[in-house]
Amino acid sequence: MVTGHGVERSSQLLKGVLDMCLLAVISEQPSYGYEMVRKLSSRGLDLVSDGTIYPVLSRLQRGGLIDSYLEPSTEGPARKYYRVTEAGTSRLAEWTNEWRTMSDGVEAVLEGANDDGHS
Amino acid sequence: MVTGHGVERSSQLLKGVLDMCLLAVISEQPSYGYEMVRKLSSRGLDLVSDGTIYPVLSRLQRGGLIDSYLEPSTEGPARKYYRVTEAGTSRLAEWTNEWRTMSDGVEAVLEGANDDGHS
DNA sequence: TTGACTACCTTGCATAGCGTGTTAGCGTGT
DNA sequence: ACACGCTAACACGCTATGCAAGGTAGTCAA
Repeated sequence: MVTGHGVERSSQLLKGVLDMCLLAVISEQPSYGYEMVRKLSSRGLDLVSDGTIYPVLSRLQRGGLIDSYLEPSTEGPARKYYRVTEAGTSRLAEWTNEWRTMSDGVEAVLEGANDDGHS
Repeated sequence: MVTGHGVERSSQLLKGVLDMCLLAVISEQPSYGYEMVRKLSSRGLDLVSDGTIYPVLSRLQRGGLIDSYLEPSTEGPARKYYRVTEAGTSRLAEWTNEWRTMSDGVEAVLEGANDDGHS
């Protein structure tokens, strides 16, 4: 598109953070994809489509950071619960550190822009 | 690489934030590409290559958020300084808000993971 | 049986950062 | 003079990743 920013801003901001967030949600308590989407959006992280997270979950599992098991449900098809592995726990800690470092850097840049002199 | 992520984490985290950061840097004080890279990395945002930011600057300029002018230099070729426009200033404010909202959401998710019990 | 809801997964697409390489102005050492 | 190195901007192909849309399938109620 010539005119547009194309995708919404929030989508762009999610990039590179989604996998960490999913890992965090799972780490809090084992969960399944369909539920994670709702959990995230209830915390202000809007995912329009659930299709987005399944590839991420596969990637996390392939990387040995999470682990899955099926659980039958009376409300529909079996739920595929994901549970964090030990590797996942420590990876989450690393990612969290990197995220905070970056986040602080961004804040520093942002504040420099507002607060010219930075007394 | 064990997992085969390929690109470094910090790069991924930068996605969707770089343009905002550049806008913030320019907003603080008119600057040119070569210098911005150093400014950002001095604040903890590591850009490996300067080649990354030029497309972003073009995009920002095309969007009318910044404005450029050439300034001769005794140290090399002319510098292309960028300066923020009014549209850019208000856009930066919007982006900053969206960034903080997202950032808070991520923090909420992250804290939920650390603080397991917390019903 | 149909329809609604739950739930998972696949595929094609667009965005955007990475790495590398190119062009070019300027100063210095030989 | 000329090669070299630094400053500076920019183009190009690659890849990662999120989005949208669609498909499969199980359960329950009308």
